Amino acid sequence: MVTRLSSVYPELPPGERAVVRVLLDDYPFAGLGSLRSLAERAGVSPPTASRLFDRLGYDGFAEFQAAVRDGARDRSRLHEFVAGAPGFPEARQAPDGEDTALRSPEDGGSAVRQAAEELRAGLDGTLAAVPEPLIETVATLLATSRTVWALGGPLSELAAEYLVRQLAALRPAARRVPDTASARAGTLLDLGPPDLVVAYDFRRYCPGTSRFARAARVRGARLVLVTDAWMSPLAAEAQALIRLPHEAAGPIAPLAHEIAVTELLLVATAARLAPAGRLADLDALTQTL
Amino acid sequence: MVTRLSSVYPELPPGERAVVRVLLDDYPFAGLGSLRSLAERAGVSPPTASRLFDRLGYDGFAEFQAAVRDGARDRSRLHEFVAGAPGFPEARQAPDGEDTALRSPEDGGSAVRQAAEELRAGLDGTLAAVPEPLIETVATLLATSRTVWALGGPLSELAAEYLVRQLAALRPAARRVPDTASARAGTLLDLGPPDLVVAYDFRRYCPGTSRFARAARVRGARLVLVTDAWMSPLAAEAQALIRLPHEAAGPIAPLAHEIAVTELLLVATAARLAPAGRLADLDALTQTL
DNA sequence: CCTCGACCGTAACATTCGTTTCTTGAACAC
DNA sequence: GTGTTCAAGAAACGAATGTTACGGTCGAGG
Repeated sequence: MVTRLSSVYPELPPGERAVVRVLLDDYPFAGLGSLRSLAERAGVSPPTASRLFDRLGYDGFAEFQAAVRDGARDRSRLHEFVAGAPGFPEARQAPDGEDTALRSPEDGGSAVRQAAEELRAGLDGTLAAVPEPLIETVATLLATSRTVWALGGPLSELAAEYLVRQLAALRPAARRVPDTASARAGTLLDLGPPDLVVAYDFRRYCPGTSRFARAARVRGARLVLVTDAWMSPLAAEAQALIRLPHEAAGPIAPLAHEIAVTELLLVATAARLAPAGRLADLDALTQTL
Repeated sequence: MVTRLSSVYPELPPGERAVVRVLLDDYPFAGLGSLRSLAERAGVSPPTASRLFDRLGYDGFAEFQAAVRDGARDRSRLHEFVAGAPGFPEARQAPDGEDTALRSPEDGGSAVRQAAEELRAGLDGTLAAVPEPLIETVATLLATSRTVWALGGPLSELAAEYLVRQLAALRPAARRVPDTASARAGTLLDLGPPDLVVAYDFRRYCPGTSRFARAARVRGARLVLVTDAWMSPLAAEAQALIRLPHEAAGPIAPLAHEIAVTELLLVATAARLAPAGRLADLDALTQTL
């Protein structure tokens, strides 16, 4: 997009040049507002700006704006920011017609090193993005609920298992939700308001996770949801909702993120269940297990 | 902005929660379009979305949008100076706007923040400390061995299970070592030089892990060891040894570290088994699982 | 049972938007 | 000097926007 604008710049009338200048000067945000404000900043009339997008081949300003939005979205997802090139991150690319946004970012570094960096950045983001009060809320639920039931999809269930095993060292009645439908039905029978269901519900993975969580919710159980998106219809019913930013997903699957936040939950829960010293006890305990 | 939205989320009516969910799920771009498209994505009516911004204290959607735009602008500026921080810088700086309840100075909350910081630093250290050639070596073993057997202690077995599940999507013959002694004996019978054993052997946890690994080694199988110390007598016999510095251990147990390096191993293995495109296939596969 | 308050959608409103049409003005060729 | 061409603003129009007002619905409390 930036290269595109730069390359057509010379063959543009003066008025439209001014618009492109403003566009590049504050990219991509200048293109995300209204056409009128853009025209005003450029010192031209709205029709002049409109004609520019016409000439660029877009079918109206709306289409151009969508292209800018998607471009910015892709770039921020790929972490494609180029340090030291403010405003012109793509200026070093070959001046081909359309920018090739899908090229692998940051060449030179090997794939593994790159994956490690991505994973590290993702974990940083996750740990920073989960609000502390939310952790505290969930920890209270984990500490005070009658029975804690955990479940997850085919991969996330490992995080659920981890939670249950560690939680069992802190308090009684921490269980995995069974896998079979009949056993789940039996579990549901005894579920009630004092109980808590922790669902690692990653939309892409879960077939029956949502169903169980919803059924538990209907029966009055409280619900904590750990998910990578908020599209799930469960989101509206959850007492607490921990969102792992999906732009911070690891190279393969975000299980590392799930485990990391689970550890945070466990720390907070431990502090709640034992005001002093028990954390060390827990450590000693797990060491001798 | 993100923290602001996350923190007010719990005290919002269901409809406005849905809007916040969409907002955070595709931040900041979901907030840069029109209010109507935002409302449609959230499955609510425009007035409901409008009321949200009213409640947040903004004087209309336009003002909120301007705040989002400025926030995004600031963030992308920050990226040019803070290298390797594509995540959420605002989570560390003073809260935007008039964030009130989030800055609880010195109560139980800061313990969580401290634990998160500890965990983050530990993961950083782990990912930086594992040498890249070592990852490559292990990846080659994972890609070329006849059968891959994984095992671990009571907690680390979750990492072993994760490795097996993901590896099964990349190649055949990826198995867990059984738990019972008799089944392990049967497994040992067929083990030979073309096979590989991956042991997550944390000395503090393992009773039988070392024994199995040593027995497998005697029968000629190759051995990859993931451990937190170098004292293990197995260390000398392992083809590859990945050491997770235990001074970088998480607050409770270093499982997050094990999962993280496992993901790295998987990425490297995937690259080795499929020069092009198969990673995307794997992603698609795991999504439909 | 009723009432009250909340939450939310429908409908109507004024506003603002992007675009089209028309006109002006300047630059250039002959 | 005249005719042509192109850039660009003015005005006008229709579409879409954000907001307000009103009514309906559901659940809690008397």
